[in-house]
Amino acid sequence: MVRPPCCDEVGIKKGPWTPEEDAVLISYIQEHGPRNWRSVPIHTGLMRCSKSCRLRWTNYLRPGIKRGNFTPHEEKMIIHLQTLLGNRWAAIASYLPQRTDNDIKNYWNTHLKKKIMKYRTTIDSYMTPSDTTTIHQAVPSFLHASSTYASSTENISRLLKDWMTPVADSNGANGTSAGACTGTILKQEAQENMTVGNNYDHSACNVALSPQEQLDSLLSFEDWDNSSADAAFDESNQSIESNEGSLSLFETWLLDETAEKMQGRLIEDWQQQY
DNA sequence: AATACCGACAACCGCAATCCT
DNA sequence: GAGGATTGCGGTTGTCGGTAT
Repeated sequence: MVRPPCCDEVGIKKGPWTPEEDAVLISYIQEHGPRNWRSVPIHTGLMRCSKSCRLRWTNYLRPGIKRGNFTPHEEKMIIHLQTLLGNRWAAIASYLPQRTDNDIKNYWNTHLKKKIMKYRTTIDSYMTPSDTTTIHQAVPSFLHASSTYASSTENISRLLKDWMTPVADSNGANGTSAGACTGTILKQEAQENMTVGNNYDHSACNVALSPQEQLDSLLSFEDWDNSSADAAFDESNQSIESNEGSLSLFETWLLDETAEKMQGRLIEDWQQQY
């Protein structure tokens, strides 16, 4: 393994990017496209290593990135996918095309993980040990969320006038593998989880369904659609706001028979499909 | 008002995978 | 096929702003 030489060079700047640096980077990528990162600092004069330039572009400057304000539906998806895939943030992010893996990872670490821990603790206090085991093994589906995540940083991709590409096409257009293979990744992840194995094959990206379609099928969200879920969220919000100490609707849902059926259905669908 | 503490998020680091010559 | 270069990924750390003391 050879590290990019520029990372060790004296004079390489670290820390937060300035708007001026962003503008330079954006301008260069507009002209040359998001590739050959090694040449970026050389040709732009940026005192950043190639890796830093790539990360800055990928996570913040790239067009079509949505930042902050995770919706309840997005939270649901993240939680489901994290349960299915583990900490495979890139794979998870590929199902939320407007979100970056870094953003999702941060959101998970700072919000969702704590939230789940809190709910589990609460559930534990209400349930017998055998009950909680069952619940903990189930997919910890949708959580009430009044997201406090708010970024003060504006998406500088607004600077990219007339260069926006449809989100759905951006992965392929940019030639990155992250989004292109997601269907296969999830499919194989599922297989790996069911059997034994490890490495997935990026070359086998040839699935009929779009990643979103596969996910919808996988999670059977049509039976638990956005409207009902959102309504539940609203109720949950009210419940929590009005009675902080009481059992939230989320917890109720977790313990509910209907939810139990849905969890079973989810697993069955998953097994059937893969 | 000053300081300590904490949470959120941006950025970095190291490794692995993939690409290219 | 080998080896170097490039890119992707996940874990971790650093920084900054808000809040508590």
